[in-house]
Amino acid sequence: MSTTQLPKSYDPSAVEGDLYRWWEESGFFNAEIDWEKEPFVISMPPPNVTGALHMGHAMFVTLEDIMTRYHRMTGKVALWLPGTDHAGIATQLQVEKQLAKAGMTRQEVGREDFEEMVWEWKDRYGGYITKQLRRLGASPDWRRERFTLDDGLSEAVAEAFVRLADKGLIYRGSYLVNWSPNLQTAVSDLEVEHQSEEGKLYLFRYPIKGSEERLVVATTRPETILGDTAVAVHPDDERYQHLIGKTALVPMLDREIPIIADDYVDREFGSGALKITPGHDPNDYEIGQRHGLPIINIMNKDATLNENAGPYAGLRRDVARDQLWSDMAAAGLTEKVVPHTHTVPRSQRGGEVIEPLISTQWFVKMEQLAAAGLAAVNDGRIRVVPERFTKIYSHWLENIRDWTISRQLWWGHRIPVWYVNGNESQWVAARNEEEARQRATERFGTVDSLIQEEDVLDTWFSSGLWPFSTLGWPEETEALRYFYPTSVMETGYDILFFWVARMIMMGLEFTDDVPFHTIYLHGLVRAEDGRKMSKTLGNVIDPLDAADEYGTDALRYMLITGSTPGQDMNFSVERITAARNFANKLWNTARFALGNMAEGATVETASILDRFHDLPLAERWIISRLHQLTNEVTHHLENFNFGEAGRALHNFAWGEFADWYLEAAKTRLYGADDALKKEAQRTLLYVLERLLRLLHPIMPFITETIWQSLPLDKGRDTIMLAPWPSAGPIDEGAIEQWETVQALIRAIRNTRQEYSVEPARWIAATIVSAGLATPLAASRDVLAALARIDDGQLDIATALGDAPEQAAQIVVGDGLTAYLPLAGMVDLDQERARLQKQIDETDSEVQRLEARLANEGFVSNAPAHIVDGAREQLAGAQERLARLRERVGDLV
RNA sequence: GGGCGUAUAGCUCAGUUGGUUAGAGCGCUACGUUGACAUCGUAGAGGUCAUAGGUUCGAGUCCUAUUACGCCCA
Repeated sequence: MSTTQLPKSYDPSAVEGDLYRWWEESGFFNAEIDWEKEPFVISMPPPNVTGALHMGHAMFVTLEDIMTRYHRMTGKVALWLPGTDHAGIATQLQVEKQLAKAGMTRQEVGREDFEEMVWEWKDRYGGYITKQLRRLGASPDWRRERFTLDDGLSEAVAEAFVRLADKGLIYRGSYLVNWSPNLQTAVSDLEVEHQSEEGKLYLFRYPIKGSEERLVVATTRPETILGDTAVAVHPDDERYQHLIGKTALVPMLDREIPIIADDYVDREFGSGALKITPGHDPNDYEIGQRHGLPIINIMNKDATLNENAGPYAGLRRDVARDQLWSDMAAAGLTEKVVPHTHTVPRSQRGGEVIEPLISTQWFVKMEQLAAAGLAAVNDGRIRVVPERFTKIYSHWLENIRDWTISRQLWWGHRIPVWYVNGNESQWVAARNEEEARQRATERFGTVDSLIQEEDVLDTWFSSGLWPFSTLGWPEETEALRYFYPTSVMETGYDILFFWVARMIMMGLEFTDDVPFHTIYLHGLVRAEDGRKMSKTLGNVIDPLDAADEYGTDALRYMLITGSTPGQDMNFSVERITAARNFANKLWNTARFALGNMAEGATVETASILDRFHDLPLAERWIISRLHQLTNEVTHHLENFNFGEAGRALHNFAWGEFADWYLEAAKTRLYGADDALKKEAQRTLLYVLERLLRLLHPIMPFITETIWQSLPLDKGRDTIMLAPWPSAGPIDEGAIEQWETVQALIRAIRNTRQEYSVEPARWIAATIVSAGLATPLAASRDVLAALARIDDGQLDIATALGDAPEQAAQIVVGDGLTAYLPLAGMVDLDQERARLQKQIDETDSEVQRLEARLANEGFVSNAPAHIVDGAREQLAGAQERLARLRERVGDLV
């Protein structure tokens, strides 16, 4: 590609699609098992198969792709294993919604046909999300894509369930679970959110049997009075001692219930007496267990009241509440209603109020699994980044409760349990019906009927197996042996419990190994104002829109430099714009470099290092800085500091390479010296090519596009497979000298502005330095060009001959003084004031350093290099101060 | 009730084991159509690092307490 063909600004949309197709079709993403090489493996958190892409996906794609591309370039077999999740509730809801439009329910359709419909839905929309992931530049091995309901993964689920059941870790029980009346299913504790809400506290009078006394009780849910099986007071509460052991009468039902004592009761709250409804409140349930109270369920699964509610049967829970309360009021049993803030359990999905309801569900005993999961993190077999999440993880596992795994859905893995001979207490877990029959026969003798459980498993049960089920488990596949345990699990901290903890426990249980060595947790991407992005708020930004408008690379760069690991970040139009500008800057840097290469020539850059020590200052500086950058970026990527890596690359590419080296190189490229010109060309390409490689994991598209047009023998078809750069020689002295030159140039530019010298005007200058005269002389063309000094009027000397008259004076470090004879412009008073200001600044620096070095504690305690550094600084400042005073003294 | 996070320039955020002159982007001021880029360039202004103590030769960084905001768990 010749330079003239490169458009003036970078147009991502023109290249991204084709480039991606080429990458994928060429098999660059593929990970082939090679026992000679080390693997690097990430299991992609599987998005909902019919979901739509959101910023969270963009975040994980960016981070995981960076890691994958980086490790691939370092020569490892990098496997990023993609896939999708069947997402039981979410997907089923989508299809049900579709049905509802046609005025139908899934019950009308029937289970088999409904499942068929969901599969059709999945086939229609299933590929959509993975297409969107491609749009973000993701480089997973698509050949290995998995879906949680694939045959192999379904077998893994059955296998896992059966093994747990055989170990006695699965049980079926009737417990108070979180019931979602809308979804008509039980959900786990994690799927319930507890919100503080404004409500009411109802105080009413509990009649006492055989007494005119009334016991005042407070509740936030009056309708549950109908299910009360006790009233409790604190055992030490003197007010109620005489009532303990008496019998109370449930209002309107006149059912007799005991008055009990339990120290759970908070004497300060309400009246100090608590109604106990074990069938509809988790705390009451526990008290009920302690006291052997009966459990009365007054509610149907659709949250209407049932026959146990007597006259209120059939009413919705909120209607029953009002009805009951007004009836009680009429009976003189109500006291008052006061405003009250309390915690309301709501469904994480949909937001409806969750009903604690007694129902029969399947559970996994967690104690033993959790202990193993806890140990793996505590003993360091698994490292958590950022580390603070270790505590949160541990705390959750230490207080874990059994996991409700059954869901009253039709979309998912049907629980591999068969009931035998129509008796619900006789069941077997089995991998398939055949095995079920065999097991049933062994255990129960004659088997007349075998009916599989209707419920399906919680989606997280199958995703808990993800890191190994996707590699073929329970088969002992080669992929499993080679790629497992995986390297890094990268996901949002919001699913630490839902998913990460469960993968660890399942992994340890079934593979006897950790599923991954490192957990990297990223934060949430919030809206620009810091609020959560949500459909209801209408503040969702589609990552694809952002990618279309600013380019995928810009989006990726914005996402990783926006915050630190584990920290939430706000989406920022401002910053994504800045990232797009960065891409454009890089583009134009390349345009400049390519436009200045010899026509048709292939440039060999490797030789530049052979002559490294003979190169001019600017070249030695930029190459040294590139090598430092290489070390820095590598270090940051190894330590998961992606934002720091991105910033370092930006600062170098823009602030050093483009702003300074390119300007310096111009003097050589447009100059007459062919040798210098060639060196500049080689340096430009050498630095640019390596910079592109360093930047490639973060910004894959623009780096590949530019890289393809470099006139180099690059040895590879794609930058994706080019080796990760290793640092070369670093000339610390050159860096220091160049920084002095930069300081000088800046000071000259500054002075020009202070004296309002027209920007275009070429001025004269005398530069004096004992130590730097030689390297400065070697860089005189650069110096002249960048400070806009007329080459014919530039003197560089080791000592001052005749003091220039009418000159502005500049004093910088390393014994460097410059005189700008600005005839007719220099005002002595202004000049004196200028120098005096610098004298004051330098003087205070000297004093600060002297004070520090006078401190015995500092000199004896601080490390030698720090003390030496301070001494050097002091010497430099003192020297500068002396020269400044001399200069101001010379002003007549 | 327990735990965690955040508080740094006008705004949005970096700041890796403590090392003394705290950075970036945007915004702001002045200037600029130099043969890569106005999605740009040059120079500049702007911060008692939430508050109060403490440890240390030295604290944005470590410890304690307080305040404000946010999140998680119960």
